[in-house]
Amino acid sequence: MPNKIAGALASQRVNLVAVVIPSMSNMVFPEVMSGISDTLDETGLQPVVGVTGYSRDKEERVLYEMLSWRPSGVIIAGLEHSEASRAMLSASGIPVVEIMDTDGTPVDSVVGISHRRAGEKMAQAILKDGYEHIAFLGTKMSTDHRARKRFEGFTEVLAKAGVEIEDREFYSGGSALVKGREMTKEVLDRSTDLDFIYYSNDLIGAGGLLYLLEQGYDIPGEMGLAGFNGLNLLKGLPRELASMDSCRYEIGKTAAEIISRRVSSDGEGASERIILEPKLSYGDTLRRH
Amino acid sequence: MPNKIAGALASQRVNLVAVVIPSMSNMVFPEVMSGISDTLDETGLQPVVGVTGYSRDKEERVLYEMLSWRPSGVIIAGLEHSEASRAMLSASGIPVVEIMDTDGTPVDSVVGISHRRAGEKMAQAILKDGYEHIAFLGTKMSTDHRARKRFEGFTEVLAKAGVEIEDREFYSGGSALVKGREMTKEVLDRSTDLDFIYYSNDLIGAGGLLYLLEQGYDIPGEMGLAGFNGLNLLKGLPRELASMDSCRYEIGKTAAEIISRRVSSDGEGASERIILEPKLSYGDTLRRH
DNA sequence: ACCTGTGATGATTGCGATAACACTGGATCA
DNA sequence: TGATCCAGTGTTATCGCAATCATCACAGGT
Repeated sequence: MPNKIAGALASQRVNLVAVVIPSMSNMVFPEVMSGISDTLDETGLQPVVGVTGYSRDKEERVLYEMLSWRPSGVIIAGLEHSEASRAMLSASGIPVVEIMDTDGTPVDSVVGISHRRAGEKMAQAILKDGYEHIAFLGTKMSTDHRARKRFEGFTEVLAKAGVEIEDREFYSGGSALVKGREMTKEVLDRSTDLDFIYYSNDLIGAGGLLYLLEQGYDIPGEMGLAGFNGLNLLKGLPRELASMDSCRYEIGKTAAEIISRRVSSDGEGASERIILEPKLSYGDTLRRH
Repeated sequence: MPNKIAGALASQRVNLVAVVIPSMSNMVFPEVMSGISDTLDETGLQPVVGVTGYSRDKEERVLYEMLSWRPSGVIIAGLEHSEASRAMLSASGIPVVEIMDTDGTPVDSVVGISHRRAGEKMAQAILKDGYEHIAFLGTKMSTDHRARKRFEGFTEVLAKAGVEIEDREFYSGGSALVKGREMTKEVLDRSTDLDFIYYSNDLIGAGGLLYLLEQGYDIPGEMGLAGFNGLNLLKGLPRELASMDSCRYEIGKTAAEIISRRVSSDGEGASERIILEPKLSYGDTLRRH
């Protein structure tokens, strides 16, 4: 068995691609990883995952650790990094693809969806379907930049139509289904005339959906619901939750393709900026006008 | 930024631990990874994940690939490997921990639960609670050795009590919740006098649970249900599914500790065999006698 | 003033492959 | 027949760092 360490040192080539993501338990990232693996498998490159736990400091450390192995490329989630991280990335001289989000300034290439746009699109759909008393339930947005951007896009479109969010609630930690139930209950106890709840992810949305069904709500007539992510894990619930596909597999696939292309062309090739279009699925919880 | 490749070559030490798992989308493995990361983070070691897609051939390739980086240790899921894989592992001279399953002969150390025992324990609980007409629904067991072992333990205990599985159904692929619904419906259409269904994982169990509730079944009176894994993702369903905790986090944690201990003692130290006890949770779908 | 031990400092070696280079021998052509 | 070329083989320099070793300065004890 040849020693790859020696080989890498001698040839100055390492067939590894660093993949830096916030968490593996988030459902979202395993799917991105599948896209990456499926593509990389055919190229002789291999992904190596680093997990940041949603912390910038840890991201910086993980990145430093991984870059010191001189990988052939980096795929990293999000556009928000520490100054030092950005500096390392651009100084590394290897192809970098930032994924998931396109609202911001990338270091090099970027593949993702615009979360602002996802929020806008959802707001448009909701308004078109005649909902007017809207609440937003989500994660604490201090670290979840993508949820924040969706929220901003969402409220902006509503504002233009003269509609304002009537209530909101944020959580962190815990089982998402349970949190979805709890937050939904709290919000409804407070704001009795709501006719729509927009959840920042499908899991809390599913919790809310189950709660509302138990309470006998007519969905989507009396109350509309939507989540985000298009998790097909949740197919099979009593009602299918309206959601917006975040193109996870495709993002991973495309990011890996960019890296692979740049590697095989020996670093030549310009930065790419690929903005995928999130697709709204109405499910059974959003009125079709 | 120092070049770790050169450093590793010079010092003959690589602070990486190879972690070989079948899939990242299985919910089970992210939790194992958390246990591993949390422990390794304090030791200067770093996990590197390889995914086998439940294929022995791919496992062999991934293992070869990873071992050729001369990691400090290997954590690998399952006890069933190709001859070549076992040979590589024992020839590598580094600490190896096989995880998840303890029913078999490990190469070196092993941490996990006995899936036979998990199946047995569930069967005992079911019998004690007076269920007698039992069906088993699960994944195709050709590749899922742990599900097979649970099934074997399960049927054996039933057999000793003179009870035989009345129906069974297997699936592969697709959304687990939907599959759980579909299989449950099919089995009930075929076998009308069932009073218990044992699912090989919580997700299909949840699908079945939702279906049965919609059909108006009295649970757990008329029909008892149990799954496997103790996914707390599913807390928040209308009823909590009976399940058996597979100690995922603890398995990861313990495996990492073994590696770390062996590494810091310079390879000294004997093989360990740690068998954790799966804990039955009754939830709301199993009668308490 | 001399020796010994201790710590700091700097030069050297070697890890195990790759890749560049030098070399050999046979084939081709003028 | 001698010159040129190419394929194949053998040799060696190189990659960047850690570990070792040699060197040296300095402190303390005799």
